[in-house]
Amino acid sequence: MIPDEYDAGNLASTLKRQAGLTNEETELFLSFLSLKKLHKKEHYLNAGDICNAVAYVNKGCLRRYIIDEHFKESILNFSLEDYFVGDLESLMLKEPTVYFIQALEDCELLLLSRENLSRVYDLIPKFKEFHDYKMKRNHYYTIKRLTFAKSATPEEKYLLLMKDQPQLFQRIPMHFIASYLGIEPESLSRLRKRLTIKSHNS
Amino acid sequence: MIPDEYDAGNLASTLKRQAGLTNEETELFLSFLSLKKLHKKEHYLNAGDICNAVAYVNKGCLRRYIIDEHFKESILNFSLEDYFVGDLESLMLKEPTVYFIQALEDCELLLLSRENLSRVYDLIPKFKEFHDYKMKRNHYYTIKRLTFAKSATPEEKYLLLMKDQPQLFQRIPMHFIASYLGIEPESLSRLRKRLTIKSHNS
DNA sequence: CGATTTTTTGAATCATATCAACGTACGTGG
DNA sequence: CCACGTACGTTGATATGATTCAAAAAATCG
Repeated sequence: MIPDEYDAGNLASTLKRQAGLTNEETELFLSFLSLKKLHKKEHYLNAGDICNAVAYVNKGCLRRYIIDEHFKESILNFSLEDYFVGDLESLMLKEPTVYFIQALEDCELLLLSRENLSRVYDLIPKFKEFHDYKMKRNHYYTIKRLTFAKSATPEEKYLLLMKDQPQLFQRIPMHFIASYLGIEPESLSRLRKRLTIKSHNS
Repeated sequence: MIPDEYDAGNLASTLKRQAGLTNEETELFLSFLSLKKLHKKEHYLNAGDICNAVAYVNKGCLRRYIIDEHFKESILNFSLEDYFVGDLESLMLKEPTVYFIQALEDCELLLLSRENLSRVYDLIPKFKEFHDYKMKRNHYYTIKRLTFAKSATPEEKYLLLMKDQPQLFQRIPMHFIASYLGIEPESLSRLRKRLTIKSHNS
């Protein structure tokens, strides 16, 4: 399955390979980026903030979550190296976001601010085309994933996550996975036990 | 809450009011539409089809659903008069859709084909602007709604639907509502009973 | 090493699913 | 226009799966 948000290879190489930028354009693009480091548990975005940049995950792992009416967290997705994070709705419309985005490890993000994004749009039309396409794709993908979440059991969701982002399971505590699946950590523990028994028997 | 898909008032009046079209532009726009009638239970779209038009619901009520791995239907949303239905992903990318869209009553749809949509885009730039904005809004709304679905209880989803589309409850069988909520008809029956008791006590 | 966090386990409880049966409404053809 | 058949909604009994609360075991970090 397609990664969450819109994806990119190593940023420079993706820009060349996928967006078809020249070396010069890629250099120009990179010159608009700034580096942001986050400590584990630090938030990149809080509900109520206005998101002012697109962030490329150069190193680390983050979670996006909401806090619902009953003050419970619900994780919507994880972002690993080579993903983009942020809230495009907030970025585009300059509205406060409803999401929290938190580092689950020490992270290195490459930021492209709203202003620089529009500069790059003007300077490198190929990038605008590429980015628009990626955003569209990403929207459709997000909808598909949430649609799947509606009809799938926790076990099915667990197995899909295993397939999509296996690295995750080596890097973050299980209770985050549970929150993503929409179940309690105790239930995930039991689900995992059932699955290992199943796989032993086969 | 915002209606599902992107919304419109009565089509002509919305085009004037919301998109700011002149009377002439509106006439021109309407000349690109064709009428499609559907009998109750007839499908407008089946999974595997390529969606070739944007459809405005002039009269009637439809449901969009998927069939999951276990051959179970799951309703994603209902569309009443003044909504648009179709699959934008399939329309834009000419890819087979994963959705079924079925008339729950006899329906009257106004179709704008892919070709006519792009003609109208060229002829009436104000419409393109309006439509792009609406599509963007609609994407964000769809994501919010699915996100809510993830953390809400069936009761919360029921009450929200009551608030958003109360007409629905007079027009379609309850088992469709149950499918939308992700529960069985029996459970919906019991949920409704609980709610009437609650409201009597207050 | 000790302290904290994470994972596992157990027992009781709760919500929904499932299966079966029944009553009701509806519309369709005779 | 009525009667019959199908579709719909409700109810009961039971099963299933997740939650909740409590506690212990295991892993991780400073």
